[in-house]
Order: sequence, then C-alpha cells, then structure tokens
Amino acid sequence: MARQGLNQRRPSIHDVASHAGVSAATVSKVLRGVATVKSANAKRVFEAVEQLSYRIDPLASELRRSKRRIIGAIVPEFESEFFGSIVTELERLAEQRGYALVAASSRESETRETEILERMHDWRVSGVVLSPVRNEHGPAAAFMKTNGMTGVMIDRVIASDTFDTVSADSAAASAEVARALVARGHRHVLVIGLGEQAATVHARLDGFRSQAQAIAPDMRIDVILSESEVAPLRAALRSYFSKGERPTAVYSLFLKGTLVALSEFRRQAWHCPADISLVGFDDAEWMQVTFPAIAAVVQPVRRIAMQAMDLLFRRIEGDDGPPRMLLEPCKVLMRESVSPPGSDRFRDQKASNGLPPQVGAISCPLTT
Amino acid sequence: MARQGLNQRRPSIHDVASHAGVSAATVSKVLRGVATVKSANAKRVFEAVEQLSYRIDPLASELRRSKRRIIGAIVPEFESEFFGSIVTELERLAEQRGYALVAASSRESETRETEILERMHDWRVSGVVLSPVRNEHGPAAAFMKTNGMTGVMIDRVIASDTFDTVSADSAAASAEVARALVARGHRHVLVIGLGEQAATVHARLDGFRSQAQAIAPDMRIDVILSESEVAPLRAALRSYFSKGERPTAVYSLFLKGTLVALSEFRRQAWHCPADISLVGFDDAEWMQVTFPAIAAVVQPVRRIAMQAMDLLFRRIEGDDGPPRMLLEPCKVLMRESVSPPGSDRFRDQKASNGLPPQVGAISCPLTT
DNA sequence: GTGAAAGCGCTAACAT
DNA sequence: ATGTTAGCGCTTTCAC
Repeated sequence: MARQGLNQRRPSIHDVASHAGVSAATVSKVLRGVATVKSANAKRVFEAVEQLSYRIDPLASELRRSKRRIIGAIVPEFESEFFGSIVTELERLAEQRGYALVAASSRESETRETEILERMHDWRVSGVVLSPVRNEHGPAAAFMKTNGMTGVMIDRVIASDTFDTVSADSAAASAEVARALVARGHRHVLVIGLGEQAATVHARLDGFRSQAQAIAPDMRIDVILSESEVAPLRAALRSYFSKGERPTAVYSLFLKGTLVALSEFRRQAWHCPADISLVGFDDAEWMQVTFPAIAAVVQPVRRIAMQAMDLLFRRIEGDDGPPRMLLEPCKVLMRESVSPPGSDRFRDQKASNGLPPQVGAISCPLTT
Repeated sequence: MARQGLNQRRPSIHDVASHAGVSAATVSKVLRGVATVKSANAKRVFEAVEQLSYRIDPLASELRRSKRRIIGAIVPEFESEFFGSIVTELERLAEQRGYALVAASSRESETRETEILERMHDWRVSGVVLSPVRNEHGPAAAFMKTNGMTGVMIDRVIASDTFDTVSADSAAASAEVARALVARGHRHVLVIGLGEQAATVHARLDGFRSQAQAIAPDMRIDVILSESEVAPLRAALRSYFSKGERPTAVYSLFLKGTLVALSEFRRQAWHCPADISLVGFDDAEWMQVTFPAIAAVVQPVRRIAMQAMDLLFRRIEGDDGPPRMLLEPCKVLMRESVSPPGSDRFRDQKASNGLPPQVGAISCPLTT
C-alpha cells in the first residue's frame, strides 16, 4: 500500500537542469517563455519537466521576483449565503487573472480582523478585499493605510477617503421597501437591526425613514437596534411585543433579524402576513419555498465582487487616482410575507375551505 | 492624503540588524528565541524591531526551513451553511496550531478539485483537508496519493485505503429517520437525492432502506436520484407527483433536495405535514423558524472538523499507521414537518378557529 | 556569544 | 544562445 505523506523531496529546478543537461537559468528561461533558447534545448527541458513531473515553486519564484500573486479576502463569516457567494466570486475573479485568493474570516471581531490583515501583509499579498466587521473607519482600514497596503473595502462601508469602496445601494433599496409598505397601507413599521454594523445599518435605516416620512408623514417608525449579538435583539423584540406594540409590518435590516422576527411571530402565534408583514434585507434560497415566501432585498453579489476586483487590480497596476465609491443597485422582491395590514386575505380564503392558503401555481425556481 | 499601495519596501532582517548594530544571524536567533544571545543585544534587537515595525516574512522563512505552515482546505462550495461552518472550524483549528488555512472551492467539479490540489502541492502545504466532490476514489485522491501529499478526506467519503476519512454517520442517522417515520405510521416514503455525491448518498439511502425494511417489511420506498444538478431532480419529482404518486413522506438526502421538495409541495398546493411529511438531511438555521419547522438531520460539523484536523496533524507529525475511518454521530431533529400520515391534526385544529395552526409557546433559539 | 558563509528554490543581469 | 553569478529574505551550521 502506497503510503501518504512520504514528503519525498520534490525535484527542484536544478534537478531538471541536470536532467536536461543545461543550466538552471536556461530551464527558468524556457519555463518563463523567454524566446532566446535553442529549440532543441527547450525540448529537452520540457522532457525533463515531464519526466520528473516538475512544477515551479510559485512561492520561491515570487520571493525572488519580490511580488506575490496572492489576493487576500477578509469576510466577517463564511457561514452565510451572502459572504459565501462573495468569496466564491472573488476566488473566481482572482484566479481569472492568475492570482490565488486566500480567504479568512474575522468572525465579527475587529481584533481578529487586524490580525488577519497583519498576516496577509506578512505574506506580501498584492491586494486585499476587506469586508469590515463594522465600517470603513475601523482599525483594519487604519492598518492598511499605515502600511501602504493596496485594498478595496466592500459591503459594510459607505465611503472612505483612502480606499475604494463597493457596496449595495442600501439606502435606495430601503426607500423602495418604504414605498412598497406605504403603498400597501402600512403606517406603523418596526425596523430591527444590529448596531455594530454601523455603516450599513444606518444607510438602510435612514433610507427607509426619509422615504417613508416623505411620502407618508403619518407613518410611525419604531426602531430596535441591538449590539452585535442576536440574543439581545430577540429579547428587545420580545419585550417590545409584550408591551402590546402591534406594528403592521417589520423591516429587518439584516438576515439574522429576519429569522429572529419569524421566530418571535411564531412565539406570539401571529400569522405572517395576515397578522403582520415582514420584509428583510438579504435574500436566501429558502425564502421562496416557505409559506409564506419571505419578501427580501437581494444584494447584487456578483456585481459587488466584480467591481471590487476591478478596482483592486486597477490599484495593483498602479492607478493612484482618488478613491472611488461604488453603490450597486439591489432588487426588492415583494413576496407573500407582505400584504396590506389587517387585510386578512389569507384568513378569509381559509374560511372557505378550512385550509391554510397556498399559492399553488407559482413556480419557484431555486436557481439564483 | 496618504496614498494607499505605496509598496514601500518593507524592512528586512538586515535593516533590523544594522539598526541594532548586530548581524542578521543574531537577529534571527533573537526572534526565534535561541537562548545564547547576550540580553543586552537581544534588547537592542527588540527595540529595532519595534522601531521599524519589522515582521518576519513567513514565506521566506519557511522557504529556508523547507516547510510551510499552511493547511489547504478544499470544499465543493462556500455558499452553504455546512461547508461554511466546516471552513470556519478548520480555520480556527489550523490557526490554533500556528498554521494558516488556505481554503478553496471546487465548485462541484472534479477537474477543478485536482487543479486546486496541484496548486496547493506547488505551495508545499503541510497537509490538506479535502471534501471531495464525489467520493474518496476520485482523481483528487489519486493525485494526493501519487504525489505523496498528506491529507484527510471528509464528508462525502466512506473509507479510503490511503487516507484518513471523517464523516457523519449517515447510515445510522438515516436508520433513525426510518424508525421515526415507521413509528408514525408511514408506509410509503419517497427518498430523493443527488447521484454524483455517490459516497454519502448511498450510505444514507441504504441506511434508510435496510432499517425500514427490517422493521416494516410492508414499507414502500420510492427513490429519485438525479445527476449533480438540481433542475433534473425537480423535473423528476414533478413528473413523479403528476403520475399520481402520493407517498406520505419525503426524505431528502441533501439540503437542496429539501428546498426542491418544499417548492414542489407548494406547487401541488400540498400542506406539510397534513398532506405530506418531510425530513431532510442537513439542518439550517431557518428550518426552525418556518411553519412548519422542518425536521432535519444535524451533522456534527465541529466534531468532524476537529477530528479531521487531529488526524491530519498526527500525519504531519509522522504517524504512518493504517488509515483511520471515523464516523461521527448525527442528531435527528423531528420537527413539525413530520406527523402521522393523514392525521390532519393541523387541519382539524384549523377548523376550530379558521386559522392555520401555530405552535405558539415554542421558543426557537437561533443559536446552534 | 556572535557573525561569516552557505543555501532554501528560484530569477535576472551580465558575461561569454 | 547559454551559463555564471548574485541575491529575494530568511535560517543555520560552524568557526571564532
């Protein structure tokens, strides 16, 4: 049985050289495609490479050339669809340009964020795509600036005076949510969010609030922002409801809040949307297969990744223009979890056949 | 405005040396904690390090020492909660031992899987945690073996004669699902799965089938296995239902199948669990906040990651015993989506108040 | 105790 | 057209 991990010393460029009867320099030239090599020798080099199944050690090579074809990516977590997709896209785009992507998760900690950044700096990465825990003014950004790192910030950012930023146009999306809710007659909305994600949360909240107030001055907007953890938000929400507050709709500014809201609805034995409507920022695959299907703001993940990489490589290639700030438009999907308040259209339907309502004919493509 | 990306040459060990008035060798010794350095000199070195904010270039250092403190991780995708958590855990465990984790996604392609493996081999990673697209016999495993790489395989594997494997005990979990369904009186179950994930799917299917047949020989089990894509599964499921087949329960062998099943239920205007029960392999956060809450098999993510890393580092440290095969027990959460067939307990409840049923008093902790 | 020298695997001038 | 030499940033004998 062939054993694993023998760690047989891999052939070096010198092994190839002696095998082919040339010098290491020649091998290097052949492999980097320098034209000035006699084709007979080139051939012998290729044969030796083949025989020894030699491959360049990219890290050694890049050490010598003092540049590393590595892009770092830092996200708050790997577990969510959103950041998972972001990393997937960044990986694809980096590899497209012949770079390797090294991804790490800050696990919602700014300390860890900076540590990762230090490591990436130690690795001499060519550039970093940073999705900061909090916003564009944290210690990570400061570290990048101080150390002259090349980077682009995404997602939980508004605008930086040092780095390019790319994010979803949260304010516009929130305004659209406001219009949709107002149009359906909602005049008392609870907005829930996480405090620490300052940049994004405020954009989302303000976008909603200003639009709502503009078109429905009688709108009452309650806000519950918790710290970074989910538990306090749940507690606050529970206490809010137990005080007898009954908004007709909830707008959650982030995915976990949507889950919290749903679970609190269950706890109160409220039916969505008959008793209360729900819209959440961030879409997820499951939201279109549940009953009711959950209305959501869809972030343009691929576009964000694309723009970020474009800007990053522009910087890597030497562009030193002023920092750019990109806002990419979201899509708002008004699904079944939103209906006019008190309309009870589902409840009414049910009375007729004794069954909860189902929208049978809708096809629900899972592909996103 | 301080510009980014200046790429000011970073201080090297020689800069520190001259700053401290010693040689590079001495600096190296101090930094690696060799005791035989006069403390006065050590102090000056530390000061210089501080002043220049010098940091060792780990890649250069490891080049010289011909070992790289890097662990590679390859997963089929980043987007799912399961693999997201796996990567998070692996990252944590690798860093705990002073290694960096470099994660990559094969995007369900065996070709890409091997390419990634080649790159990691080029990088001279110390070891690899591979979650193969298909199973332990694919080209990736062959590549690792041929090249004497150190590695552990997880998730979609049963047992390898070359590498350690760690996976959830799919068969046992499936048997438990079978018992639960049989106990509730189900005698016609549809099992759906994805064909290409051969290793896992078969363990899950066989575990279910043999247990069901053992305790309920009259059980009818239909099986729909599709290729790797979701679309054909959906089509097959739709055609199956449109033929008039009416199993009383569906057991989905993987998460995406659970979503497909739910969306097809909707399409048929069937109510879960009144009309049909549903259990899925793989849990997700949202499954406990929907109505009905979805019954699911919970994989022991952290344990899998832990065991994988333990085995891997044992190999890295030279263990060359025979390959081990670890099966970690799952938890089966029988939530509301499973009820006795035709029981209509929800339907009955509804008749009384004209509302769909809600389990109000259940608290649904989101923490997993 | 310390530093000069050699070298990890590779590349780039510079000779030839 | 090729090989020699020097060196990327670091570590490690091995003399002193």
